[in-house]
Amino acid sequence: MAKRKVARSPEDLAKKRNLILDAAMTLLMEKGYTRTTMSDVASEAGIGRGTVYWHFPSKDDLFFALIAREVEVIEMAFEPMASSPGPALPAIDGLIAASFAYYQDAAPLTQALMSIIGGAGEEMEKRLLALMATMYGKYNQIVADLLERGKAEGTVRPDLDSQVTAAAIVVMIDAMFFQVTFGLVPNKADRLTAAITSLLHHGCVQPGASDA
Amino acid sequence: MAKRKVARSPEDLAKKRNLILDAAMTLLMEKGYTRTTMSDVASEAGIGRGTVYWHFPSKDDLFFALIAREVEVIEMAFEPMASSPGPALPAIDGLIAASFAYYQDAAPLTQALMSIIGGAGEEMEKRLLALMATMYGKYNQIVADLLERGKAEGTVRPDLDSQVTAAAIVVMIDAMFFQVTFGLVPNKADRLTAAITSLLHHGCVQPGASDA
Amino acid sequence: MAKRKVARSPEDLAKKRNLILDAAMTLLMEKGYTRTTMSDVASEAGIGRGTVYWHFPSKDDLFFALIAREVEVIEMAFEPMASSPGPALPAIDGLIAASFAYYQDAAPLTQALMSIIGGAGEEMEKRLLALMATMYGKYNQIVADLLERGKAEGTVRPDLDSQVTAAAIVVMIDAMFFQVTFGLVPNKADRLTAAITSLLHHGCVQPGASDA
Amino acid sequence: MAKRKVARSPEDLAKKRNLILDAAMTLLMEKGYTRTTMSDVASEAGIGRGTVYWHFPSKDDLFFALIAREVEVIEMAFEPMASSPGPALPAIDGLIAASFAYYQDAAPLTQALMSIIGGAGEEMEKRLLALMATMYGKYNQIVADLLERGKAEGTVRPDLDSQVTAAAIVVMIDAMFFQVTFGLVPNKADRLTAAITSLLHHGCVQPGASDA
DNA sequence: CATGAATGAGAATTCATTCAT
DNA sequence: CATGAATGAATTCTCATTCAT
Repeated sequence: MAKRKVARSPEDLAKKRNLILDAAMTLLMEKGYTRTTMSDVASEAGIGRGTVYWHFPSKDDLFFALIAREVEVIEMAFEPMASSPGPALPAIDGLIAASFAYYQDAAPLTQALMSIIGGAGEEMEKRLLALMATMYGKYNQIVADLLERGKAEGTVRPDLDSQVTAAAIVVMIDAMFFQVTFGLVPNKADRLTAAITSLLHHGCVQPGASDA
Repeated sequence: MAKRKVARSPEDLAKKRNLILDAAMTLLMEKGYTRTTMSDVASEAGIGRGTVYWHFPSKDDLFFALIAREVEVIEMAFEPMASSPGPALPAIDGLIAASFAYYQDAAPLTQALMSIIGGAGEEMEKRLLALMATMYGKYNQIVADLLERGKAEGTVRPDLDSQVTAAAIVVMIDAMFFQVTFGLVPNKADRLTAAITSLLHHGCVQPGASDA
Repeated sequence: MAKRKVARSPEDLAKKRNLILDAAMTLLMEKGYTRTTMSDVASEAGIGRGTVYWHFPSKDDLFFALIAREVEVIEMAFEPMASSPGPALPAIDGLIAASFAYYQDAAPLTQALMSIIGGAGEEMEKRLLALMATMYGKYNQIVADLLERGKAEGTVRPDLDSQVTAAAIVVMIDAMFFQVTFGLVPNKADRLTAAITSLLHHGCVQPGASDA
Repeated sequence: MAKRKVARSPEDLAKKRNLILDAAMTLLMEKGYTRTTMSDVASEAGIGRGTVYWHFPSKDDLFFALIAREVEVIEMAFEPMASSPGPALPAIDGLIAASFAYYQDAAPLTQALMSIIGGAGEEMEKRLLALMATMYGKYNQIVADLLERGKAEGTVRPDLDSQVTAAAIVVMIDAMFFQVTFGLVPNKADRLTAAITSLLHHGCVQPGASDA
């Protein structure tokens, strides 16, 4: 029997917390929320069942912490772009490129979320939807602000519905992983970035052609 | 003792099958797959627990049938558009408009699917992902074909990556319900349709502005 | 594997309910509430674990039903005595005699109750204390009424505190089982009845001796 | 980092032991044995979980020590009365009065005991029942001896069954707290004492009335 | 065909106890 | 000595599924 390691310092504690969260994330991606049991998490983390409960009071708390950590990582990565000083369009392009790069080696947040919502209880669903709404709200706003800035710069069409357009852009970036998951589009960040950027810039209508 | 209703004719059979599927759909939208029990379905349908099992051998079979029925409805509604003889762009616009109209009063298929995947077993997940891949594949193809037709017509920019662009368009339409769910964009089909159509037609770049 | 019996008629249902309650009572007396698991109850009753839950939604519900059934039995046995038309003192004597006879071959209600209270949750404790208070209240009242009747007849000392005296008599009858449990007094109904009756009738003071 | 208190002298040790026992007693009265966890005790005592185990090897040991301490307190309070030289009846009256006074501001021993028995394991139950039997045996004997002394003095009826009568008196005093708990009799020591004393002295029969 | 009682595998959670620090 | 992180046995309860009636 292996000697048990006891975390004493706050760093050790945080390390073990993250160990558990990593194990949970792995299993969440592999089997989804419902089929991932707390026993599975403990095994995956190489610790005892009770230990998981020492660090997280309940399965819901564990998985909420998981999502919260993921959200934090994403926000730390993307929020700076909002306040970048340059012109609007390259900033949006940067967001798109960064997103696809992120999805290529990171766990898709949305997939994780969807797996939990509907599997967990009503209370948890509400907490998660609130978190999700907040996060998407921020993103929408970042993009909407960039579009408004672009209008002021004269680089963005002034007749766009900024709010809905921003939502559409965010959604498109975020939801492309579905198609990747189904193998319908290649998981090539550069090809995805190029195609999406081109579409969002100029649309699909050939200039000069009579519009619908 | 009340006489039990006994379904004898094929129509009665189909009617009861649909009664059960309707009940399951209601509960699926309300509580998600995991929290919907076979007992719940029986109660909601106003029949006995065992009867559900007479019509569907297992929970997975029931919910797979549910999704299959939904897919069929959608395909019956949208497939004709693919083979419509007119110009490409108005056909795509029609798809977009029809989709948002559909989401406004029908149960979002994707939401239902996400609820089941991750809640059900591995086998079921595979069957559903295959179904989903097939359906999205068809849609992608429809849109990709329309884009190709547009290129031939000269109304669509010839440099577009048809495959990825088609995927992006489909995804955007399909995933906007997330944003609607979170209350981040209004559930107004016409406003959504207008904004998305405009974006997809001409992009967000002001013509004449130097591109990024 | 034994063929499973399925209870269809209301009588069968009640019979199985009682089968479970009997099993639970046996174990409760043997091991107490906390050490009696729902698995134990199922085994003792010779049925499946889930079946217990079909008939009783929770462990607390099962044990509350147990106590309620016991209270009902006792009330059916003793309540008639309250309304007997004869003189008061023999009626009280009859109560005492009947109680000790009851304890000799029936499960002591109080012991069962004490075992559950403190073992079960707070909610359950409240429900049981309320039930207990109601039952003891009735008994106290029966005895207090008999004492009042005796005063009117001239057979009971008019200076007695009827309320507290009644409580004391009820308590004495009920709590003697403690002493029986400890083997400190013999479990002989007639000897107990004679001694208690004598004490309650005339007290322990030798008539003519100067009181304290 | 705060300095840890380290108990070195025997007095400190005893002090900490009592600190833990006090905490346990508080919780025992509040929540009962089963719902009181060792963590609760540690928190209530303001010390670490492990420290409780340093002073008491197990939960059972802790709670047995608790009861033993309580018994000791009671015995120290009541035993002198047994050997008091005066007449028998006032001595019994003194016991009754002292008991009700004790219950008014001390934790009822019996209630604590009942909470533990049935919650703890079989071994513990046996130990406690033995302790209880011993203690009740002593009490019974004290009262029985006093009754015998009264008979010799001519102040107590010679035909009483001393053993059972003593048991009845002890039980009555001890179990009245049930009725107090249920709010069925007032928690007034003097009223209880007066009524019980009167009943035990002269019974409830009006002298001169024909006995049942 | 229809029903609902019966079943048991499995999941979350609790908590007494141990032991590295 | 003191601490609290770690552990896993044990328990309650759920629910898909079966099957006697």
